[in-house]
Amino acid sequence: MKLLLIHSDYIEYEVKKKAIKTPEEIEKKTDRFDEALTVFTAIEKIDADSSDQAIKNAITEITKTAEQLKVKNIMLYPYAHLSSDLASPKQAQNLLIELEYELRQKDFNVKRSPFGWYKAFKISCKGHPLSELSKTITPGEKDDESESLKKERKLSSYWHILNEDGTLHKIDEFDFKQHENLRKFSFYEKEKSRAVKQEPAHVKLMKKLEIADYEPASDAGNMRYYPKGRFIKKLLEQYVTRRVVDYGGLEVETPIMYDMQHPTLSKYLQRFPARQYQIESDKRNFFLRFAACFGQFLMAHDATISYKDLPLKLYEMTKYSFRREQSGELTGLRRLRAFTMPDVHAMVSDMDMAMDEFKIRFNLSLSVLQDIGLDTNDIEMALRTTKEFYNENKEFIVNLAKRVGKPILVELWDERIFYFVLKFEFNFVDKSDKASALSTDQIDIENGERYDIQFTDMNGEQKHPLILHCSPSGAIERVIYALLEKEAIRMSNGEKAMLPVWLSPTQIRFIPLGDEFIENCNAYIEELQNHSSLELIRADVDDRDESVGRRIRDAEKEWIPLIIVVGEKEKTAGRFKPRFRSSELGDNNKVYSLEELAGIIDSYGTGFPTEPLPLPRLLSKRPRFK
RNA sequence: GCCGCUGUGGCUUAGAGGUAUAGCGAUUCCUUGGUAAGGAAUAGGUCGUGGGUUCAAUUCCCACCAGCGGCUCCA
Repeated sequence: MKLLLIHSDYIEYEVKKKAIKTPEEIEKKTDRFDEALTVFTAIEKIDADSSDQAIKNAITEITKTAEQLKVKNIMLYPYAHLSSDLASPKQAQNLLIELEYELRQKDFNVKRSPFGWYKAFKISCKGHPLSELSKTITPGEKDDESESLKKERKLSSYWHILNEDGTLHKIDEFDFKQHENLRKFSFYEKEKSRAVKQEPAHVKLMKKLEIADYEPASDAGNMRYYPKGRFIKKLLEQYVTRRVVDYGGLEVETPIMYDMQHPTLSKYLQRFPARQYQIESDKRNFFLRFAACFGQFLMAHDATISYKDLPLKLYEMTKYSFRREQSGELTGLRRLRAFTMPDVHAMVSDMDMAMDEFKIRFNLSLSVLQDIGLDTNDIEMALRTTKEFYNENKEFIVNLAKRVGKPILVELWDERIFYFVLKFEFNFVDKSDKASALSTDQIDIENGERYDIQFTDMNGEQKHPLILHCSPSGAIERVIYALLEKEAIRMSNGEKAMLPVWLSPTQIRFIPLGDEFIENCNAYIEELQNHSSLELIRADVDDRDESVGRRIRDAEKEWIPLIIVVGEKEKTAGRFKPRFRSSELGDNNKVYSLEELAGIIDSYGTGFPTEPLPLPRLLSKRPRFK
């Protein structure tokens, strides 16, 4: 729906002749309204499809404006020329009548000019800034069904802590003494308000380290990534993809936008409305995907699948998934509107296979996070299921808790409300005590049927599979957020922050004491590479005309794991005394050969992807992005 | 999305109804240095955007945008 709102001294019209075959019957030929908000209105095709919502949203907009302007009089004026995608005249007329009725209910004085006529009109616009406004209304905001689902879920949801010894405690009776983060996480999940007021630590870091930043020219929640950020993101993407492929995931690529009218998808959208970006293209409406589900399910629907192919695992690193989160919910890299999400689905024949697969993916997720640098100390596990499922599979669930080696949060429902029966999440608790989900997996028992995905079983019968939805690491941006927040916490404890060596854009920095040593540094880098079993070791040279102290300080601020000053001494001896950022890496008082240094980098990099330096090797040739 | 706070050169910031302060960074020059800031000079600002009030607005008012906090949300 398109609206043109004009705050007018007066509006008057005179009906001339028919504009369509069967126009509305007219009571008055002319009419006039003083001190009125004139609402020129064009009803569009999409409004007709979900008219209730369109009306509701239009009322909200009109009411808001009328209240701002403090007007009580509203003239509804059909004006087809505002849109090129009109609803049928009949639909439009009905909607206008409804709109009129609803506005009356809100205590406005409403007049409506007749539909389907050419009319002469005079209007006097007040001309102040708010006096002319145009609005586009799209239907499909809040959906009552999902609203009630949510309420229902809250009412029938029970919170517990499951100890790794298998005992289940009510959340209020559990002793959180040794489990401070679990307490924070549980509180965050179950309660609402938080007392702490703190800016997210990672936002400052992501800018300072030239990883990512807000992009004012885009929509909120769409970030820019500087070379170092793109680099870190790229390595994480590669690593997670590699792990999923090793697990058996078949990597595919699917479109990022889908037709809103597609029969299967529109049903799915009904359940989760109003959280998508929408795109209008040539009179069709598309939404941007919020996960990889659609593409993979549609692909599976068209595939010929035998029970022998199961479990069938389809995988995509979605770049991007889009969710139009409420503006107030967006923060840094923690919650975005466009994000990179590994999404691997597994189609399985029955619940037994689903549970076996669930366990495998649970271990995969745990291992992926661990390798990235987030171990069980950094995460809190949540498990959500129905009471019935829990009681029938207690041992299975307790074993999961045992695997993480500490108590977990359990949410139990009286009845299944969502499309899944069982779900786990690994959550990260940040410096501000906020919790965010990273890895997750779910057993979905609805969508195999909804998407009509079929496999042929042993007896030659067609069956719908169960589907597991897993993101082994969670959104890549969120992984970076967690790594930065973790380091922020360490810094506040007086420790030095550092990224894992395999993720560090620069692993070794050489600081030559004079220009004459730059060549030596280059030679050292080559030699390091020759000693290394890795495809690439990332070393650079700070050749800037700055003092040594200054260059060391800058390297430290960049969190570079190894810093090596090169002068006459090193040139002669061929041995080095690096500054190790962490004592785990090496001893600051010892002298190392290049071979030994290469060995250190190797020990942290083996099994991980490598990529070249994201910036020129010489610091003097690097721009500053921040 | 709602409520509240904030918005000054690339960054951090001072300030006030009469077009603005400093540090860092950048540039140039000096310094050629041994493990967390060597020195000097120069350039750089539509004071978030659009309106309004006023002789005059970056400062006051309104709207919008963005960030932050809280609510909500997190399929």
